[in-house]
Amino acid sequence: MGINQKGLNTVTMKDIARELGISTASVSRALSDNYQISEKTKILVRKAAKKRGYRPNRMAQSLKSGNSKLIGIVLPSIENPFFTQVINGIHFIANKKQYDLIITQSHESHALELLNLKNLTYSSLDGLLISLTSETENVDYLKELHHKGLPIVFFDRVSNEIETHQVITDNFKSAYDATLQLIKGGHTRIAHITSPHNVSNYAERLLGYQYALAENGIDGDKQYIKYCRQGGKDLREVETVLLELFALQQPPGAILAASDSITTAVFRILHQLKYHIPGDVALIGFSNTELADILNPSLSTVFQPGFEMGKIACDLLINQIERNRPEKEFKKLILAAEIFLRDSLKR
Amino acid sequence: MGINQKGLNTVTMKDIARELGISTASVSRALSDNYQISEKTKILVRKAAKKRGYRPNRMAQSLKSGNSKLIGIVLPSIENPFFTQVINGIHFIANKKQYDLIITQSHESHALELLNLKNLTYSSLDGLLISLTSETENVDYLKELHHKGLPIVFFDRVSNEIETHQVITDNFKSAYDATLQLIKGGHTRIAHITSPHNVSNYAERLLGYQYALAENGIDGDKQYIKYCRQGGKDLREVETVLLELFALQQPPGAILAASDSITTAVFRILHQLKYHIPGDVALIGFSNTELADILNPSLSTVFQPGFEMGKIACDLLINQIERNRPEKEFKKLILAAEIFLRDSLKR
DNA sequence: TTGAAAGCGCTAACAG
DNA sequence: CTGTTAGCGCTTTCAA
Repeated sequence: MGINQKGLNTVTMKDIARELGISTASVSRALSDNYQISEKTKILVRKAAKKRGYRPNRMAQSLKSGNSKLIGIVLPSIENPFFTQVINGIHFIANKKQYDLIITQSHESHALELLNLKNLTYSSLDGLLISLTSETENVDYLKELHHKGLPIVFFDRVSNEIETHQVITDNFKSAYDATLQLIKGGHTRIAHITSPHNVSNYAERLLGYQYALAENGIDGDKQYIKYCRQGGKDLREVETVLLELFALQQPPGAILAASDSITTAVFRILHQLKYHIPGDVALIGFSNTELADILNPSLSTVFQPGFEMGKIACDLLINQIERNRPEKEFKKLILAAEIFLRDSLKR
Repeated sequence: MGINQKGLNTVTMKDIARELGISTASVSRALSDNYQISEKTKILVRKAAKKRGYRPNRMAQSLKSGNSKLIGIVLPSIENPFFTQVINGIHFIANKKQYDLIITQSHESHALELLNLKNLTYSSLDGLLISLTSETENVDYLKELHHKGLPIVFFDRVSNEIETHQVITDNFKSAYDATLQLIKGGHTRIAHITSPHNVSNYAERLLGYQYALAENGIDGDKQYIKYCRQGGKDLREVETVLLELFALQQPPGAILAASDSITTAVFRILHQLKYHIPGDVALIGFSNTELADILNPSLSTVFQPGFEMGKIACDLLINQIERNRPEKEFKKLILAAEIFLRDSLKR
C-alpha cells in the first residue's frame, strides 16, 4: 500500500506484485487480460486487486501511452441552454467511449478563450471541441495546435481557416424560414436584431433574413437591422436598440432575434416597455430554452439541435482521435433547426 | 522535437536540453524559476522554450508530483439552472487557482453516479465536489474514497454519513418563509409537491412547510403533500398528482413546489389543464430559472444562491487539497435563499 | 551552478 | 508463461 505525496493511500501494481511474489509485468498482463498469462495467476491477481481496491493510475497510463482520454471543450457559456444541450450530447457519446470532459467557458471573450486553450492543451488533451466567441477574429493559436496534430472539431461557431470537421446549424435556412413565417403572418416591416458577426453564424442568419425579404419583394431597409455588441448580455444595449427601432417613422411590426440571449432580452425589454407581443410587435427568435411554451405569450423559436450537434461533434472527434492515420477529408455537417410557431407570432 | 504515439509533435525538455547542449535538469530548473541556476542559462532556456512552443506535459508532472490539478464534479444534471450556476461558481474559483474541472452527470440515477465516481477517481483527481442523486441511499463507495484520503466537499445534496465540508441552502427556513408568504396571502389549504427525500433537502423543506403551517394554526393535512418519484422529469407524474389534489373535497388554493423541475412542470401542467394562476391556485416554487419574471404569470421563486455555493464549495475543496495536514474540523455552511415574490402569488 | 541518476506507475519488447 | 529491463516526461536528490 503506497502512500503518495498527497497522503492518498493508493494501491499500485507494485504492491500487488509484492503481495503475490510476482513481477509487476505479470500483474499488468493479468489486469489487461493479456494472452500471455496463465489463468491461475490471472485469477490470483484479480482477486488481490479487487481485495485491495486497486485502481490504475491514469497519469501513468497516459504518460506511457501518449493519450489522456481527456477531451477539452471551449464554449462561450454553459448558461446558454443551447450549449447546455450540446454538452449533454457530448457527454452522451464521451461516456460510452470512456472519455472524460474538461469544460471551459470563454464568456464571449477572446482573451479568455485563448487562456482556456493554453491551459487546456497544457493538460495534454486527446482532442478539442470548440465553439468560438463572437469576438474571435484570429485563430492562429488554434491553427498552431491543429498543425501540431491536435484533433479539433468545431461546433456551432466555426472558423473556415482551419481544415477540420465542423458541425453547424443551417443558419441561412433557419433564418430564412423564420422570416418567411413572419412574412406569411402579413408583416413587411421586419427587424433583425443580431450580434456583430465575425463568426459566420450571424452573417448567415442575416443573409437568410435578407434573402427571404428580397424574395418576397420587400425592401430590406438597413434601419431595421440592429447590432448588439454584447449579444443580449447587456440589457441596456438591447433596450437602446429597441427604442431606436420604435422611434423610426415606420417602426417594425415584427422582430427576428438572432441568438438565445438576444431573444430573451428582447422579450424581457418589450415587457418592461409595455409593448404587447404580438399585438404591437411579433417576435420569433433563435432560442433553445425549454420554457418557451410557458412564457407570456408563448414564444416562437428557432430551436437548434444542440443535443444532436454535441453527439455528432464528439463522435467525429473520437473517431479522429482513434484513427491512426491523419484525417484527410473533413466533413462539414449542417443540421436543420426546428421552428416552433407559438403565440408571439400571431397577429 | 519528439513525436509521441498519437503523432502529436510535442517539444519536451529533452529536446530543449539537446538543442542547448545542457541537461534536462537544468532546463527544468530554468523553467520552474529555481534558484540554483544562472541567469544566463535561465534566459537561454526560456528563449528556446518559447521559440519551440514548449508546453510541459501535465501527465508527467502529475505522475511525479502526485497531484493532477483536476477536480471532479458529480451532480444530477447540468440542465437544471441551479446546477449550471453552481458550476459557474466552481469555475470562477477553479480558474483562479489553476485547476481544471471534469464534470459528470448522474441524471438522478445512483447507478450512474457510482459509475461516474469510479471513472473519475480512476482519473486521479485531487478532489471531488458532489451533489447526490435523490435515489442515493448508500454512500459506502464515497466513504471508501474519503477514507483513502480523497478530499470531498458536498454541495446542495449532502450526506451526513461522511465527515467533510458541506455547503447547502437553508432549506428549512426558505420553505418556511415561502409557506409564510402563501399564508400571508390568505391561503390555508396549501399543497406541497416534492420528491422522495432520501436526501435531506426535501425532508427539510417539508419540515419548513409543516412548521409554518403549524405555527399559524393550520392543520397540515397529509393529503396536501404529494411526492413525485421522478422529481418533475416525468410530466405525467406531475399531472397525476395535480389531478389528485384538485379532486379533493377541499382542493388546495396554493402550491409550494420543492424543486426546479417540479416547479416548472407544475407551472406547465397547470397551463395545460387551463387552471389560472394565481386565480385558481397560487404558486411558489424552488427555482433558479432566469426567466421567472417573463413567465405567464411571472413566477414567484425561492432562488438558491448557486453561484455563491459553487464558489464556496470549490474554495473549501482547494484549501483542503492544498493543506498538507488532514482537515479535522469540517464546516457545514448554510446559505440563505432569496425569495422573489411575483404575480403567481397574488390573489 | 551544473549534470548524472533515480523514480513517480505503468506497459511492452525481449529473453528466458 | 514469466521476469527483467527500459522508458514515457518530469522533478529532485546527490555529487561534482
